[in-house]
Amino acid sequence: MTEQLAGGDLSRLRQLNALAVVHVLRGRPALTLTELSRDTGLSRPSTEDVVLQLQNQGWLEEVQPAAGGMGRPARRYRFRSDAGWVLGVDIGGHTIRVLAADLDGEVRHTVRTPVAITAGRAERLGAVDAAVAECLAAAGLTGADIWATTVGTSGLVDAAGRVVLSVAFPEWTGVHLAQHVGRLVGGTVLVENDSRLAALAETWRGVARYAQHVVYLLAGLRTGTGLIIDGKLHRGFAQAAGEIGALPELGWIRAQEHLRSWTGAPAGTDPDDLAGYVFASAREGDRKAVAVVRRYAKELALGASALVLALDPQLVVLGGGFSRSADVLLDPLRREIEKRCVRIPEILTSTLGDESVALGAVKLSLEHLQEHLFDVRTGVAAPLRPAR
Amino acid sequence: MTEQLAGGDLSRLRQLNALAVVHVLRGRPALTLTELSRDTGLSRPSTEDVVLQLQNQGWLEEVQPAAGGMGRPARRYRFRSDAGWVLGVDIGGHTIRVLAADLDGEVRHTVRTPVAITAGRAERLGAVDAAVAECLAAAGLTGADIWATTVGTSGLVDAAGRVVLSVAFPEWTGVHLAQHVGRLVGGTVLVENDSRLAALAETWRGVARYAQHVVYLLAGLRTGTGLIIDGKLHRGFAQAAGEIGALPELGWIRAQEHLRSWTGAPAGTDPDDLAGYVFASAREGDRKAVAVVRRYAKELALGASALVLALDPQLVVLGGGFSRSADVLLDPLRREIEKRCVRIPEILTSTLGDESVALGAVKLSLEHLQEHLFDVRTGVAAPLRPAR
DNA sequence: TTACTTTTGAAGGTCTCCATAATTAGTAAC
DNA sequence: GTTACTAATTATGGAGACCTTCAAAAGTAA
Repeated sequence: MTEQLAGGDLSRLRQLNALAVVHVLRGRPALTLTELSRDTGLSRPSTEDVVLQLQNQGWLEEVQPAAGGMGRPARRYRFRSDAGWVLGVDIGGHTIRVLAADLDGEVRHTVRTPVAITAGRAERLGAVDAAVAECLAAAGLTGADIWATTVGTSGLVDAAGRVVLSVAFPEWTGVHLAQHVGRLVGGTVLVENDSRLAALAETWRGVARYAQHVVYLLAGLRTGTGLIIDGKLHRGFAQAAGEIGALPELGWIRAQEHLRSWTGAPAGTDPDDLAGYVFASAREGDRKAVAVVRRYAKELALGASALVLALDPQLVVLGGGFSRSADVLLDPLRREIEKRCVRIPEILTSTLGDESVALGAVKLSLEHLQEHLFDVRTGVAAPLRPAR
Repeated sequence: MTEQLAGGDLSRLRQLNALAVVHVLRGRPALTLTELSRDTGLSRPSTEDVVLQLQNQGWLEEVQPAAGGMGRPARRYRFRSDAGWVLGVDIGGHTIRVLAADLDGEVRHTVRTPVAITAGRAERLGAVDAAVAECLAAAGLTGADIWATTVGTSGLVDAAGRVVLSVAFPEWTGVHLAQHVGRLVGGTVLVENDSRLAALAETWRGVARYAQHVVYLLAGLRTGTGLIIDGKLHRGFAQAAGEIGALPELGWIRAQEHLRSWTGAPAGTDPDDLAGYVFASAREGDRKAVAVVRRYAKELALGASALVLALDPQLVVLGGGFSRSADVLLDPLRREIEKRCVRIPEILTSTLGDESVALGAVKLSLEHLQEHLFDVRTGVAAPLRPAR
C-alpha cells in the first residue's frame, strides 16, 4: 500500500501550506500575495504569514513591485531558485559534459571538454575533475554550493554509484564514481546509466513530455535503452532493467555489425565513422546502403518490439548518435515494429541532441532534491545543502 | 512531478489525523485510545476527539473492554470493516467464482459455479448473474451494499470495462462486462485481465508479498502474464502490457503445441487434459515426456526471459494450471532463464491455486476504494458507497 | 479497607487559520 | 493640486484543533 501521510499538530499544517506556496511559486515569475493566495487556496492573511516565514528561511525573496496598474502596488515574491545548485555530468567516450543548473532546472553554465576515446581510467577521471572545476569556477560557486550531482556513464551501475560492468571501456569497470566525484562537490552524488538519463531528459524537456510510459532507444555506436514507467525511471530490482539486448534470440548485439559490414566508404575510414557514410549513402538512394540500414533497423526493431510488447508504452523515442539520420532510419524501424506489435506506439526522434544525457543527469539531481527537500513528509526546511 | 498535496485550514488537519487513525486501526484488532495515541503520534485528548468523530460517522465501533489487567479498563475501538463490501469475480472457462470480502480484505463468502467450457456468451453471463446473486444472498447483502467490484476475464480489456478481444472465447469479444455486472451491484465495477489479477493476488497474499517488481507467468491451457512494477499493476498505455507472446521470434504461441504433440496419452484423451498426462509421465521419468516438457519450458522461458531482461524483476512467479506440475516444470524453466538473463531473479511457484484470479479481483476492488475513500486528498468521508 | 495502576474528563494555553474592517499608497480624472 | 477610485496592506476578533497538565474515576491486588 502507498505510504500513508502522517498526521500531526498545527506546525504540520503550516509545513504543508509552506510547501503549497513553494510549489505554486517554483518555476514561475514573481507573484503577489493576492495571486499566491488565489493559487494556494489560502486566505490572504495566512498566505502573508507563510510567505514571511519562507522569506526569513531564505526560500523566498521580495522583488521590485510591477510598474503601472491601478491601486496600491503589490509586493512581489519569487522563489530563490539560486539558493542551491545541482550538477549534471555526462562522461562520454569523446566528451565530458558538465551542466550547472539552479533549483528551477535552469541550466546556467555548460562545460564541454574533449577527451580521447582511448583515454584510460585515470586520464578520464582527471578530465572529469577538470571539467567540474571549470564549471564551478564559471558559475562562481564552490563544491559546497552544490546540493546534488548526477553522473551519467555507460555501463551497468550499482546503487552505491560504482560501475559494475563497462563493455565499451573495460578499464572503467569497478570505478567508484560516486566516491570520486563526491570529493569535489557537496550533497548527494548519484550515478546512473547514460541511456536512462537520456530517456529521463526526453520526458523533461524532450519529445516525451506528455507521456507516462516511454521506451527510449539509444542508437549509436552502442545500443542502449531507457524505460520510463508511470512517469518514473525504471531501474529494476538490481539496476538491470532494459537489457533486452542480452537475449540471443533477438540478436541486438549484432545490430551494428550490419553497418560495419558495408564496403562503400572510402578506404581507411575509422570504423566509428562508417555509420555516417552508410546513412549518407542511403539518403542518396544507394540501394546497398539502404539494404544495410534496413537490416540494422530490423534488429533494432526486434529488441524495441520486445520492450513495446512488454510495456505497451505510449511512445518510443529514438535517440543517440544515429538519430541524426532518422530520415532514413525511422521509416524502416517503424515498419518493423508495426509488423510485430499488438498496439503500435508513437515513434518519435529525439531533438535534444548531444546534451540529453547531461540534461537527464540534471533532472535526476532535481528529482532527488524534490524528494528530500520538498517532500510532504518533511515539509520545507531552511535552504541548506542536505546532508549526504 | 508527483502531485503535490494541497494545504488548507484546520479541518484539513483533522482530516489527515482521522486518516492516520483509520490507517493504524485497519486490519488490526480493537485498540485502546492510549494505544492509538501512541501509534498515531497524536496526544491522548486529540486522539479521543478524532475517534469520537469517526465513531459518529460510522467508521469505528466500540467493543467490550478487555478483561483483566491493572488500572481502569480502557475503552476499545475497532475499524468497522463490515461497513462496506467488495466483490471479486473470476469468469473462467470451466468455473465462475465470486468472492465477497469486507473492507479489511477478509473473504467472508465464496461461490463457485461450474459452467460448460462450450457455453456461449448469454449462458456464461447468466451463470455470472446467478453466482453473484447467490453470493450476495449467502452474505445477507444486496447489490447496494457493494462498494466496488472487479471482474476478471481472459482477453484484452479496455479502460471502460469492455472485452476488446478474446482469443479463447471468440463470442466473448465485445461484451461490456462493467455494464453487465453493474446492473447487479452498486459502486464501481472494474474489469481486468485474469493474468494480471493473479499477479496482483500474489503480491497481496501469495509468494510475492515482499517484492516490488514481479513477473507473473500464467502457464496453463492459455499462456499469459501479469507485471507488477513498483508494487503496482502495470497495464501500459492501452492496457496491452505483457503481450510478449505476440513476438513471432519468441514463438510463445506455439508453446502449448509441444504438449499436444505428445502421443503417450490414452487414445481419445481430450486435448485439454493431455497436459496432465505429459507432466505425469515426465514425473515418472518417461524420457519422451521429459523432452516434451523441456521444449515447452524453453519456449515459456523465451518470453519470460524477454520480460525479465526488460524489467529486471526481483521475482518470477509461475502460476496457472500447470504450476501444479512445478516439480517437473520449474527446473527446466529456471535453467532456460538462467541461460539468457543477465541477472537471475528468484523463480517461485504460486501457492494460491485456483482462487488467485478472484483474490486479485478482490484486491483490485480494495485498492480502488483505498484511492477514493481513504486518500490523503479527500480524507475519510462518511462510510457510504462511493458514487459510480 | 487501603494502595496502586491506568484511563477518563476537564481546564487552560498556544498556534494557525479565517473573515472583516480600517488604513495606506498608488493611478486617473477633473 | 485636489478628489475619486482601486487594490494592497495592516489590524482585530473569533473559531477550530492541537497540546500539556491535573484531578477524578474505575478497576485490581494486598
